[in-house]
Amino acid sequence: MLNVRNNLSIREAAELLEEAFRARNLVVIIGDCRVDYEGRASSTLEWGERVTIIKKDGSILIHRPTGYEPVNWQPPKCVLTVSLTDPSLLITASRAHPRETIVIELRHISLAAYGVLSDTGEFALHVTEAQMKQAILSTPSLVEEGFRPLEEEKHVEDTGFTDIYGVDKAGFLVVIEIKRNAATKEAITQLHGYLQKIRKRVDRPLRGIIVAPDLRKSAQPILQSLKIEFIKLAPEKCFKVLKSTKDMKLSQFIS
Amino acid sequence: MLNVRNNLSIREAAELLEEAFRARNLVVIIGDCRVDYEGRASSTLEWGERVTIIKKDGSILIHRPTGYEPVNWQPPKCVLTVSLTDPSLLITASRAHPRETIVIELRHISLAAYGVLSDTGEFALHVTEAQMKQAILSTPSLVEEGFRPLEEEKHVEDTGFTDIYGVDKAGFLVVIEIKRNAATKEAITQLHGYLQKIRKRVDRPLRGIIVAPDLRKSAQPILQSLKIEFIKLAPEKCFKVLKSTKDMKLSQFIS
DNA sequence: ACGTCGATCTCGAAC
DNA sequence: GTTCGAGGTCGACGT
Repeated sequence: MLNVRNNLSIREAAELLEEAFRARNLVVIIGDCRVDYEGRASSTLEWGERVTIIKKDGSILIHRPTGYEPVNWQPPKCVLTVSLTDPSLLITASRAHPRETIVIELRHISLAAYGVLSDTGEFALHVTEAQMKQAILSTPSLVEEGFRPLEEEKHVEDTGFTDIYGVDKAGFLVVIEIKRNAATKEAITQLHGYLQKIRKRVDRPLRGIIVAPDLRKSAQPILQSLKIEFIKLAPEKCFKVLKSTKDMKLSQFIS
Repeated sequence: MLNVRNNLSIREAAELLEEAFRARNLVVIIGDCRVDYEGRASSTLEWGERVTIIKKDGSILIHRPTGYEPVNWQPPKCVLTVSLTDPSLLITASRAHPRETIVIELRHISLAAYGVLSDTGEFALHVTEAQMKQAILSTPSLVEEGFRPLEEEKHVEDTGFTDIYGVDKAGFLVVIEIKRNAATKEAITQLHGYLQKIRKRVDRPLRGIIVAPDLRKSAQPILQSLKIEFIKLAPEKCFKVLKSTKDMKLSQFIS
């Protein structure tokens, strides 16, 4: 299902691309091109050899020989057109919101590959912040011995929500904010905001705990002065906990 | 300088990739693969046909048939290895800081293209935040009549810098923060932080001005309570000013 | 090395 | 539709 053409003429390429775009194929082009972009900003890229990927959803990526990021691109939902402007070839890709256009001018094409890729494989990202939360809910001792979560989420007026709300061994209220990366001072002030809102209504001792794999240096002072606690928890540990609890559930089915 | 191979065997591909990695070629592979990632997070991607780009700087992109973003990737400076694990082929890409690894398992390769791309063309991006700043420095009246910039950058302790620091018509100090997009409440608090730091040292009236094409609704209340001003300025206007001042300079040379 | 900030950020969810 | 926050953000710049 993949067609590959090598060192083809501009005229051939134009026909081929027209057909590929119409059939909503994926297209990979390696060749000598220049690129103009006009939209939220504008840019020009002078002649050089690059890899261009055009996808069936109308997204475009133009990659130079180095760097993770595309030098020019267009997100999905572009309208594609091809035109022959001997001795070169223009590909234009426009989208409506915001109004943006890319024009790729090709004067030599080393490779054109096009076809339909079959990709139904599932993608799973593990150990997100949500999964750290899940891990703590399933194994509250990850935070501290005797901690009991109360509700999954406690809405605090209209300004976001806390991650976990619970009670400690001594019966004190606990509000936990989870961060998957090192906690910043923004995280501290965010939690502090929640705590203050709750203190206005509830006249009981209230502990605020940041759970994160690490604490930024800049967050240390504000943590202390706001009397918020920090508990270290690595995502990897959550991953293990989740895996073992999942295995538990699985083994329950099997046995 | 571009080699293209079609429907090649796994064994052939392994040899070819080894050579290509050693020669620091750019490599484009289209084929049936699965991908494991382990690092700051971890992920698995089951079997499917994707486009993989491996660059000479050790960056990797794995693209599904839809979407702007790569499903898996690795930034530059990865160490690449190939190994034959009949009937499939493993490409591993590891980087050190942070410690992260991608393993790509290929079981069918529709296309392998590899070679050295020659790309020296200049890339120029117009109407960035830096250019808005340039425009204001060259034409301070874009902010308000009588405004005079003092220094390009005023370092505020160790926490960043203001965009422009100056004096208004009445002699009051002015601190300007430029945003290329609609100003968020983060922008307001950022500027407020600078202002507070400066007020600790300088006992003079101090105006804080956000210059941006627009103001987010959520930024309005905090803007007012922190007594920060907002001045509307479109990036396009800055671009025109820059062009005209450039033309001025050019005409001075010509005449 | 770490921290901060911009980006044609992109993406998704909530409103 | 707009607004808002998160990202394996990346990349650049300063300390």
